[in-house]
Amino acid sequence: MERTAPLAAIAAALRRERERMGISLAELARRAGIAKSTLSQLESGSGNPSVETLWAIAVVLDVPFSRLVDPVESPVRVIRAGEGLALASEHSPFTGTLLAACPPGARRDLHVITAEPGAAREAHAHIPGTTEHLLVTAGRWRAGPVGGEVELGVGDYARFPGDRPHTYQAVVAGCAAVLVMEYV
Amino acid sequence: MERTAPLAAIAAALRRERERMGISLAELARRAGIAKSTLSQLESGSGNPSVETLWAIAVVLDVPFSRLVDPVESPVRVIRAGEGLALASEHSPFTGTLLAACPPGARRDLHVITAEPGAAREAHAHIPGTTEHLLVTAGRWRAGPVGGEVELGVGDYARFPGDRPHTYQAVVAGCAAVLVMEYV
DNA sequence: ACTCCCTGTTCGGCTTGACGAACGCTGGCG
DNA sequence: CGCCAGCGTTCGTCAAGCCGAACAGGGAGT
Repeated sequence: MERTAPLAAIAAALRRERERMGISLAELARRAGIAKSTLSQLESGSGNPSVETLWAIAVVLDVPFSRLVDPVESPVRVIRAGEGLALASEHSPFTGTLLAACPPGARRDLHVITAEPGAAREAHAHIPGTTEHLLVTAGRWRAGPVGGEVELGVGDYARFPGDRPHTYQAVVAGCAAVLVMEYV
Repeated sequence: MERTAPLAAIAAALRRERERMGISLAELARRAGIAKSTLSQLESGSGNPSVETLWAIAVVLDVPFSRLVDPVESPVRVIRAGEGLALASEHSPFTGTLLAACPPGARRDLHVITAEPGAAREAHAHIPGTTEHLLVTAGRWRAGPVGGEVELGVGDYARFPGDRPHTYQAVVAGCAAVLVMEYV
């Protein structure tokens, strides 16, 4: 259990999450309905925010409360040999395939996305170190980094860097996919 | 997403955790180094505590901060296809739905699994803190913790604790799903 | 150059939370 | 019964958080 001073952790988390969203301090304060002076003091580590204040910020940042208060501990994890990964079906009609093991310290947010044919969605580059995973659940997609797009059918999986410009495009109607955003 | 007023949740969590520990309000206030009047107002729901105050209480109660602020969500969470707040982008035919934000320090391994009707796959409990996310891509599944299984169709999403016995079962032929194993 | 807008930071004020001291209450014990 | 100890609540007082304004710095456009 981490029992360090929470104020510094909050300050760091606040700035980290805000920059992840790519908005300014003033903009975040505006959306959260708090004075930017308050937010400035919080990010500078001086200050002892109230729950309401933090909550308003968490809502705008669209992160659970705990991500702001619980410090990100660098997880030193040990996976013993033979653990888990090769999930072959023993004596049941199951198969398991590991697509991508999670690198240490990474965060993966799960989304489902849908799209209809039309203009491609141009996603600008996210923060460095971002990786995107796409697993198509319906339709056909054409996605990937600009210049290196691939076409994917149902069940296909692709991963590509998210810190460079990339696109998503529906080839047929009714496209859906699981999108995993991985941050370092 | 839980976006309810946090004060009531905090009030309830405080009282719950305190009674779990079996100490009185005055005793908790004494150990935490805060005035019992403050604690009284907090447990009554009136008040907007500062982080330092809550932190002191959390330390004494020996619970992570998030347990006080994040309301206890039902262990099995289901988001049906099309449900959830979809963030539609303005001028493109895209929607994105955040299924589960990644808690700090967690690792998420991505799998695809397939199954055919037959005996349910009985998965024994994984290490404590494990959470499983399931998003059905084909067929119909019946999965979840033993005694709390839910039936899921294409596009449905469910999360449930993986550190308790749970099952996966294919209801129809040709079942497939994305399985995300989340470790703390 | 100037202007405009936005960034993030420092100041007075006003509101509000935290404190300590009372309060009423209950239960144990002589 | 009286007495005391502990409980949880409700008051005033003081400090601290929050706010708004005013501040300096940085680009972009004229």
